[in-house]
Amino acid sequence: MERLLQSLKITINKKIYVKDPESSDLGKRIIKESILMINEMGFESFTFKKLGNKISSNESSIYRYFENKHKLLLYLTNWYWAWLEYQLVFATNNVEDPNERLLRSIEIITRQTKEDSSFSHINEVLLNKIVINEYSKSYLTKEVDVENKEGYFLIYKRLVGRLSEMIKTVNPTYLYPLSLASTILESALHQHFLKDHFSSMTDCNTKVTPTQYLTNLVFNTLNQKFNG
Amino acid sequence: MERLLQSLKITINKKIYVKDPESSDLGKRIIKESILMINEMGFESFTFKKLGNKISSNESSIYRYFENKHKLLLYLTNWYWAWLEYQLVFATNNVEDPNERLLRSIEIITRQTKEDSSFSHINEVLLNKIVINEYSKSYLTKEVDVENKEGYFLIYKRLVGRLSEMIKTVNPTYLYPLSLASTILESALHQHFLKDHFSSMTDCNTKVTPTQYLTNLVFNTLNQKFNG
DNA sequence: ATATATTGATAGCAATACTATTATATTTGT
DNA sequence: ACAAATATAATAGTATTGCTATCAATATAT
Repeated sequence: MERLLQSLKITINKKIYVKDPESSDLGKRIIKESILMINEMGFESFTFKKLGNKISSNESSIYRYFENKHKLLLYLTNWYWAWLEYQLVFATNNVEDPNERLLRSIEIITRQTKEDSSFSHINEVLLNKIVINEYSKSYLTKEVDVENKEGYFLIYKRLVGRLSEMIKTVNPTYLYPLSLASTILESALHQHFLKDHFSSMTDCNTKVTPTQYLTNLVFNTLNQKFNG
Repeated sequence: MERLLQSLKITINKKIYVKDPESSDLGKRIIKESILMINEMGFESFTFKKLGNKISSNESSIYRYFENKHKLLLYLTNWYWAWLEYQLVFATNNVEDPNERLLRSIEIITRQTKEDSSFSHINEVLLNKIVINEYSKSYLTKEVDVENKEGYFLIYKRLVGRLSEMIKTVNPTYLYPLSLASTILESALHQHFLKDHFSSMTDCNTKVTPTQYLTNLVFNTLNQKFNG
């Protein structure tokens, strides 16, 4: 799995960047350090000037890679969803049983990333945290429809599509496969956030995981015979 | 219902504002016009300077009511959740059957606000849209833990609490009442957003409502015999 | 060795997010 | 009715943000 990801290059929509950050050392430093900084100070406080100082480069050089920090966030989150999609595809490959396929997919989508593959400059553990804390901000904007047309959310939509297909296979009569799929992805992030900041609004904690909650939710909804 | 709300003053945590906007004409204009402006231009583009121009007042005068636009957003969203809580409490009052109580609550939480009560300076239809588009931004910040301690999210948490109690009454053995309650609230907003901007990720549209989807989800999860 | 591309340094500009000061209304208490 | 208190408006100013433009320095490719 790790080896496969190592040789696979995750490809991001070219319109998101001005210059491919994978194409140079500076580009990779931008990605690597921006993940650390956004994670540490939050997206609002993060600026290209601060990033420039951190990587001993210049603000203007960063602008040669990304138009603005919003595009950088889109790049990072797209990378994350692509990375997750690979894991989902590999983990469900050759698994015939529809229930088992869906179960494994939910597991992958809802678990907290705990290990950095450390093959690339990208720290997946921190990136997962960034997605939990910042992903909504990438689409809750006035520009969402334009950016959607540009294809900036394609990977995420493909993930929802895959998941909804699995849901349909498990229960072809279920009326809301797309909504349920988008709810799984959204709730996974949300429950992790609640666990960390609003413990009174969730049953998830150190012992109960979002995976358990959502697995139970999905299979009870799709199949009344399930007792997971 | 409307008459009741008219005479009831929705009370917001005093720490959120510097001076109570309900206490003056200028304050009410700030609230009224900020709702129109945030709805029109989005929270990111909205500034106190622009608001000052719109209401023919001065930037510095607005700062006497709110420390910054983040606090103003907290004020507006708190008002919305308090308003929704009232509706939920009244609509479920004297309803004995637990299933019926939960059903009515889900209806109120998940429906799109369609009528402005026009009793106050607050346009609830637009405020509902603001909550859909901007609410997450009020807590997805680095300051969330401090602000939570200050009680800025109390009303929302109380709503989740009420809902989870109803869930428990319907099915006392269900393991995730808090998570399910928070999912209902979060997903209601999310599905409305998807309906408007990402139709490929939801089954909700002009004919199918988030209410139907979530009612089905909740009752299937809680009670295998339900066929709503 | 020279052309080309990349990066760094500096400057500058308009907008944002405030704070401070002072002037002018408006309210209210007597 | 008038003074005192309070609220609002106008103006100015500051640090930071979010860029763009220019030019010099440094790699790299041929």
